[in-house]
Amino acid sequence: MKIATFNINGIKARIAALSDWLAEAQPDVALLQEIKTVDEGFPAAHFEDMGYNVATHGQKGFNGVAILSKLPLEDVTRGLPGDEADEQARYIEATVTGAHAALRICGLYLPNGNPAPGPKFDYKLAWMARLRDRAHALLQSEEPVVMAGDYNVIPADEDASRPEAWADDALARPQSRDAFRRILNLGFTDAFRARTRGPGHYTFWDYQAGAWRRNDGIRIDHVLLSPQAADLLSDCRIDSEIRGREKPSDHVPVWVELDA
DNA sequence: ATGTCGTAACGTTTACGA
Repeated sequence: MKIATFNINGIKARIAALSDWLAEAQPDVALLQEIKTVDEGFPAAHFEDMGYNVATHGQKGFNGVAILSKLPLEDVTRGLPGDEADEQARYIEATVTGAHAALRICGLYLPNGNPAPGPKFDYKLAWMARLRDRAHALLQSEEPVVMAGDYNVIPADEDASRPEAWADDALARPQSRDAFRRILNLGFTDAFRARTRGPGHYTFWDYQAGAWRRNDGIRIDHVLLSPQAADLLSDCRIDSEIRGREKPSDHVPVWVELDA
């Protein structure tokens, strides 16, 4: 089963680029972030025509996540538990059953957190604590778990082209890295790092200042696997090439192949 | 030093978030 995460930065502006990539990459499941629309504004019928089941958790203008799946989506839940007052649409879960295993799949758009310090950074850290709690709870289940999305965390200096430029940023601050590490320490595997070592592997390049042309990128989109899911991992790659196409998102897809 | 997008709205331009 091929499972991808892709921050599309607005579905209205990305229908063509997303559809082209889906047709080529043929993921079984695509977790989308920053759909930037309410549920009714998401072109579900278009993706159903491409063979996908669609589940969305949107809001007006900002944020918003979705799951596209060639296999049926079961037990869909929306929103990250732990704060009834949180109205930002950043989290969705569903179960997808393959030939050999049923996977609990979580799509997430973690808060950016800038400027830091400040209330937005506090919200990011609180959200990460809730995500850790959810990850811990999911580990108690019998199912393999995939938690993938835009984590807005640069895990280590080697995950940035210019780490010094990000040192004080909410994406790379020690508190953000520690919170990410605390989730990994529950027993999750960073799928990309399980297969590829070293610098120079990025998932985001800013639109500004020719970042793509200069390969001035950061690795902030991640696929985390529970131990049962990590046992199924056969490949993990970043589709960086599509960043150079017409009307690209500022992020590119990351995908895993699981023997599920 | 700056460089860009996408979305919404009291819209032909500005504000915000990233």
